[in-house]
Amino acid sequence: MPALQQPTRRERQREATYDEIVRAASELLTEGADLSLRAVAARMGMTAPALYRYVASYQELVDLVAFELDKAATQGFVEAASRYREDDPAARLCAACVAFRRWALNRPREFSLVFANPIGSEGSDRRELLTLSTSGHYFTDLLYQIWELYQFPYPALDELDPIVRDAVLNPLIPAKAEHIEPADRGLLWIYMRSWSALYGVVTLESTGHCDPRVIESGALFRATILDWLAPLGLAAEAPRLTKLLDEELART
Amino acid sequence: MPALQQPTRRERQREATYDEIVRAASELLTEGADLSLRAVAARMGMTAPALYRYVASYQELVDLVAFELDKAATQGFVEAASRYREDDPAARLCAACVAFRRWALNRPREFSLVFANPIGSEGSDRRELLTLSTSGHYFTDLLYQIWELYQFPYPALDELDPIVRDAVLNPLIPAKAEHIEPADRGLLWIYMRSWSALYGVVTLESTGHCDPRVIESGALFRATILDWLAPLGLAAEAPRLTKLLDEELART
DNA sequence: TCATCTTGGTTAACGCCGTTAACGGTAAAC
DNA sequence: GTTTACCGTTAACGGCGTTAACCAAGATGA
Repeated sequence: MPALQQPTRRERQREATYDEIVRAASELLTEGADLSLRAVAARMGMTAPALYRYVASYQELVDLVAFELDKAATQGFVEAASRYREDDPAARLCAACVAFRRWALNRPREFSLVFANPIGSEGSDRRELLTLSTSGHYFTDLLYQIWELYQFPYPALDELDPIVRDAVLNPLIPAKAEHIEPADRGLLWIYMRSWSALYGVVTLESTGHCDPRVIESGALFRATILDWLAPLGLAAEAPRLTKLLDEELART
Repeated sequence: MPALQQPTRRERQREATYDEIVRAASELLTEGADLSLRAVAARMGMTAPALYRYVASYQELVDLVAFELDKAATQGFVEAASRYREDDPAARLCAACVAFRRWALNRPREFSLVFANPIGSEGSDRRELLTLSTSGHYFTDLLYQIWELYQFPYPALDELDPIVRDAVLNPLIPAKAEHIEPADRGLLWIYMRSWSALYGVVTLESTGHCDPRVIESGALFRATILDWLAPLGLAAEAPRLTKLLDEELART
């Protein structure tokens, strides 16, 4: 019995149904309707109880589509970043941040599903995947690349709050950390801090708890990003990255 | 006909009913039940349709209780701040921020109702009150007092993005701004930026999109606040305020 | 004082929702 | 070829927001 079985017919069909569930749910959201088991089922030509063969509850459905929406959105961030050279992670990060913000502003419902959805304590097989959220991984990876290139300072392990030290040594949070040396795990603290800053402005803007004119101008977001250039060792790059950021913000 | 009529009997009764609605809704929330027209009505000994004499829709009920929850929470912030001298607005701000965070962590459902609830475009008579949210007013006021005392720098009007300039000259956002000279309205930009930072960490922590150990340690929140001392002219006060912040965070 | 109108409540009903139970057909497994 | 597991169905329950029709009583004005 080989370690990697080829998926049986049933398994393939089941996987296809999961895909269709996500597709139907995404369509509902983009159409402005709200997400419900019954609506998803109806769109698939099924009855609502049938969905219980695939998800154990409504919340699990939400978690499933949230995970997939995050994955799809991250694909968009990757594309935005890929317009810059592979050896220019700073530019790529700026582009990805702007793409993240644009997504949050254009699809506030999807954004809040993924990022404002209160996190449950535990969950199903699929739910666990959420702790390794795609976008989280991508942003940590970009940050790591920037560090490799610019060698910005980060706290040593013994400078960290002991609890935080545990957290960076054995992270629960979405972060691509396995390949970071334990001694370098202070980097994750920088990641958490910058992620918190990015998450903050974008959530503020996406939920509209902010003067609409300020959102439209992008000034708050811009200022927040610019403030983070120096801590990431990008002070010397500031003029170039500012220009780049403004161009990215100006894109339709 | 005098400008200020004393309220008629009916008006008083109506106002009392509004209070009872808010009270019933708050009770439901603190009990962990979720907010619904029917549940609120039942708790008041009424039937659901009767509530439509007071709010036009479920969303309006939510907005109403959100406004009152914000008001009540702000009362808590004021109390936390009032343990420090009136001529020490920096200490008061620190205490208020910690109180704000504590409230967000202890009552995540209420917090998300007030601060993660997507803002509607327009609304009813009562809804308009939301643009002058109590907590927003209180925090701007504290910031203004700090400025009066420490005279930290703020951008001149012509340094601001023109759109932002409009926004600070004629603010839509909760802020106690009428008493701030137009030339000094750059202060509001500082307010927006620091509010964004505070809102960011606290929302991140309250929704749980963060390693639970980091939340428990308070390190992310602490670091965010400390970063904002310098821009507010409080660099010289940093040791004192750091100590104060740690004491406040340590309070049960 | 009596007729009128407004206010604040009722009951009944509609169409959604998540969820459960009982059942059946069909494809895989032995 | 029989058995079993999977995947769908229908029926039903209780709860939700919301509307319509109705009614009692308090305020209003001739």
